[in-house]
Amino acid sequence: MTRRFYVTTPIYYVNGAPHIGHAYTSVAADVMARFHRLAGDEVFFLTGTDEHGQKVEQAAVAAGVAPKAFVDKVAADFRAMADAMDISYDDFIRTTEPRHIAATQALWTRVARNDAIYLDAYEGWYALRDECFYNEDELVDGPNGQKLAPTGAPVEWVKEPSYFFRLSAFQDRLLALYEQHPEFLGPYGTRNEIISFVKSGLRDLSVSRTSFSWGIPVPGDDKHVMYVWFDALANYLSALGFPDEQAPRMAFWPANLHLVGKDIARFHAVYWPAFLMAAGIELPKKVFANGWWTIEGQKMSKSLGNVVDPRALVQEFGLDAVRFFMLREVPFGGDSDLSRKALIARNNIELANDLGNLAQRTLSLVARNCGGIVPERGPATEEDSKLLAQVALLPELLSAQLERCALTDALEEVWKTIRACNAYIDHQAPWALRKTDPERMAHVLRVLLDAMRGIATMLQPFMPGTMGRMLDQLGVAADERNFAALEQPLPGGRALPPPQGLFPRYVEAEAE
RNA sequence: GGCGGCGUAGCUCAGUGGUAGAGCAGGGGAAUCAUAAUCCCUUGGUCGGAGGUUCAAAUCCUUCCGCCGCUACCA
Repeated sequence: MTRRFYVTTPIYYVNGAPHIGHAYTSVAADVMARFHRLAGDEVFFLTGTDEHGQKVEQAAVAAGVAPKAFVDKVAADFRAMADAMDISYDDFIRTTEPRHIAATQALWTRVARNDAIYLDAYEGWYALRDECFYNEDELVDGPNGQKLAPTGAPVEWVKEPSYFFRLSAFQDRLLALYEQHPEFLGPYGTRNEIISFVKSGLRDLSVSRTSFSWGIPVPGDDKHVMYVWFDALANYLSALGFPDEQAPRMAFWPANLHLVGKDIARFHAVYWPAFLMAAGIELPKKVFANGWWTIEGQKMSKSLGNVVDPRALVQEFGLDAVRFFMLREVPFGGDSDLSRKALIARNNIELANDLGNLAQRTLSLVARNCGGIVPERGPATEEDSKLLAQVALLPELLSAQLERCALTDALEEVWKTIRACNAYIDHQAPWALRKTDPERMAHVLRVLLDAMRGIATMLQPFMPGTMGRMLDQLGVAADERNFAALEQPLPGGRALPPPQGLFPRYVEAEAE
């Protein structure tokens, strides 16, 4: 039976340019998608852009262009970044596409039909000049005791007609969801925060606006556009062809994993399941929130001018070194720091020294002493069996780690094995066996080739380009690179191409 | 203020009742196939402070100190 796996990134808000945080979530989702493909699952991997809302409208005005022209440009940039990072998305959805608009209106209609949406009025402190509402506690006192927005704009108490979603009615069902399915929401800290938030009491949610028009019209009431989160969250369904239950992709619902940044965990873990409950639609299996990146120890912000475009890093260090660094450095669900020093250290120690050099030393021994031909397997010694058993365990170990979104721990498992290979080659010393026992030397090298094939196969989701080249050098054919193929040893006698370095060491230019 | 998380070797972190761990960094040694990479051994911690429960606590409880997050519709 083929299992289906549906994984999503958030759809990124086109308010600003793509940065390392977006790239990180996308790369993590990409690893999940690629891993499941190699495991033989049928995969659908969705990413895209969130293009409605007042902020986008304002940004377009500020840029002096029509909203559509504005979002076309920024969405294209997000897509270009996904391509630059080698994100293997199956579809890229934009919330301004007709298919999304139709699906979102259908979802709204279904929720409304189940009596979970009603018309009332949204009240609050409104600043005409800023065209937005402020919370009571954000206001400051002006000279005449007048209330002012933090921007200094005068505010007035206004009522605006708005549709509301009966979020309050779903409190108990949401708490039951978190309780009965502890795996639904992670990591642990985020889960606690969300539960505590829901327990503190939910108010109904305003889900439409009349104060701007850059959004999806509410079905049957064109004066309103939908609140951006109703619009945005619906993308996970609209890309599947919702509401057409017969659409081929609808079989991927419910989603297996929504990967999100921790700032939007609440929208995915509270509002989204509530919308779906209201619509009578099955819930996603898991929402997992990742942390933030700091840059050289500092928070990333426009005002500090330290916003990192991952493409600049790729330019300098290479795509796979950057992908590897992001996945290796971030502790499970936590925040992480991006520093030049750390990136270079990971690249040089783990990629160049541990893995790249292992491949290079093994392959050049095969090239020189075995005529570049894959030796037959020989009788296995205890050490041989031990190493190969460790490799054989990797698919199972990584599968378990990815199940809990522990990408860092998954890589650690592989690196333990890589270190074991380096220990093995030193202890067996094939360069010495060359003179004393050439047959055993060939067997040792064969063990290493098999071990490296397993390692490279497992690392493909993390570093697709470089591991592809490593498998080329190991003589592994294109259809022999999935997890199931590992059961079948390569036939001996295959000719290998001349070895070439995989990961160059990075040497920082000396500052005088 | 309320709720929650974190505080373990120089650094990044793992470890939720049973004689303190990994990687990196530091020190010593071996090897020389290899991208001067690798391998072996090793220095180093009163597990934030104090008190308590227990035969036994980094691990449970109390309290204090420090850092961080959440506390809703502005992605």
